[in-house]
Amino acid sequence: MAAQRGQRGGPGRKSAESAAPVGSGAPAASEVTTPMPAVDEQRARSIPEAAVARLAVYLRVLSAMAEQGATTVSSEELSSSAGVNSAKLRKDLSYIGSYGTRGVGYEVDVLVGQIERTLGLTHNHQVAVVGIGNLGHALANYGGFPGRGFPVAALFDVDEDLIGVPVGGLAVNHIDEIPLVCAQRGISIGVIATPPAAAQAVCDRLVAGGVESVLNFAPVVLQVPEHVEVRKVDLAVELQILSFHVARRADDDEETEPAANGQAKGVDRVVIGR
Amino acid sequence: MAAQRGQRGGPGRKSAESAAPVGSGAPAASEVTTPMPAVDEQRARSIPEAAVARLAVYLRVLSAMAEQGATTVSSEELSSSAGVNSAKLRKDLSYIGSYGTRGVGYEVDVLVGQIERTLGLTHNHQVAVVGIGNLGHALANYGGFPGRGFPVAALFDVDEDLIGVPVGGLAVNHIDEIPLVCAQRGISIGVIATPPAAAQAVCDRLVAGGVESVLNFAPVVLQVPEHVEVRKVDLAVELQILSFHVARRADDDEETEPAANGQAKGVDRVVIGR
DNA sequence: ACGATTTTGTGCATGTGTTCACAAGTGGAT
DNA sequence: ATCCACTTGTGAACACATGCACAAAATCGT
Repeated sequence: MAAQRGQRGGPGRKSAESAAPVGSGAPAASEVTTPMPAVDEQRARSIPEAAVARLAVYLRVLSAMAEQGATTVSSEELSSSAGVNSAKLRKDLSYIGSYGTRGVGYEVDVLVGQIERTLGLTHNHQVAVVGIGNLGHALANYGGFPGRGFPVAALFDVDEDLIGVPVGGLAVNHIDEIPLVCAQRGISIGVIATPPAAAQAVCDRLVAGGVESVLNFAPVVLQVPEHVEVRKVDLAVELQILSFHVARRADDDEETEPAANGQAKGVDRVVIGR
Repeated sequence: MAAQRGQRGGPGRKSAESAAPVGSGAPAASEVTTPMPAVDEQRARSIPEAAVARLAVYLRVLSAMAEQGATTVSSEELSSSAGVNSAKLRKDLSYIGSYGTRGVGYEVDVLVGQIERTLGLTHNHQVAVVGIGNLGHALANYGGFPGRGFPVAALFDVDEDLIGVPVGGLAVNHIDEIPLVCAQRGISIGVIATPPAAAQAVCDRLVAGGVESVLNFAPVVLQVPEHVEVRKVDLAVELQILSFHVARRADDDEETEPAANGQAKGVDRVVIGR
């Protein structure tokens, strides 16, 4: 198998793309020998990945509702505001426990509290932003990051001219200092906003600094040790997906059109269905 | 159910969150009273949503390989570089046709061409960025947008001081002009980078201007007509998901604490040296 | 006190996506 | 010409996610 080039991928490394932290997680040991003790423990593990993402959304909607003075909310209300099916919402909430009252609904405060606890938002997570370019600058200035609880505690870049310059009230450090600074400041989440070529090296340094969660904006598949969690946000991919839907729509229209003479269009078989 | 407040949700509107353009699916006929006899079975078309996202990744990897002079590639090579299982890669590729040669692999050029065609990248998609704040500014300056094929052709903001000011070589227009300008310039993708409160109004204007694909960075669930596609990128949600995993890990450790004679499970602590 | 009404929580069926495993082509060696 | 090593393409098993439908609580009205 011609390695096509020193493809990175050392031992114990996994590649991460598309934010699918499938992890190695043992297939949910359903039959745990535990009789039925803690109502808390063992919860987290069994929550479907997809549900976790939605919980974050529910939390935002709930916070907004709380601000407007709502004290209770039904699954119907909450689900429609969150843009999901009410049954799905109830099932999602059931993963974190039963905090609703039949015939009444959910108490907003309680729900907010439980979701925050589940998502581990009860304490802050120091964030480091690497790559103070356009995007990095924007991120650093977000100020505490949306939703709070994620204070930006470190900034890094290679550009010597930026070192020491305060961005959003925080001085920029050189990327060589990543391991040291991250360890010192207890950074738990690293955000990579560098050019693709630098991403892997930066990621390695973050990991060396003890960071176990990375949010990657660079269009590269990062190679990381098993225990590191990577989520990815890829502008190009998002746009291309939208492009795909535009194209699909166009195809549909064309197809439905009555005319269509010779139709020598090279399109072979994008149309899978039958 | 009390609409909680003028919760937008007019007729023919759907809510969109979590970048799950479920658009297709069956829920479309929820209102229609067609319980028994499935009207159209023809709607089966389309490539799995998840596969589309991966195709975009394969495309990037392939482009990089092509630049390095590779002419053919095996599913094994490509999949490992893309961070996926090789079987999944082959299945994904099979959705767009059979362009591989057994015993040999895929011709890079051909594959690139076919994926581009499938994703509708054979022609440009004009992009409009609304909200020229930190993020919008960064997006506008991305210059043609990553991967090219997505030229930024219009910029909008409410701030009078910004109107007319050139950002990334393009003058900013007022958001009231969105419908007109979008129609004139044939914008096909709208990017919302405004504060949450303004997002829905902006989205409505984009739709009025004929935009059918929206990339939303604002933390809100947008309500859009059936035919509009929405993808969402939510910083806060991403961070919270990471937070969840950090918390889960912490719980696990705590849980495993009593026992385990130093014999950890997987490959922990891997030396980054490559 | 009790039934009508509301809304949660969940078992089950359905659907979608992932992985396995292998037959079927392909090129090169003999 | 035949065999062999290799790699694709895909049927089928499996795993996960979604949505339905309804019994189980809880409240309210009479």
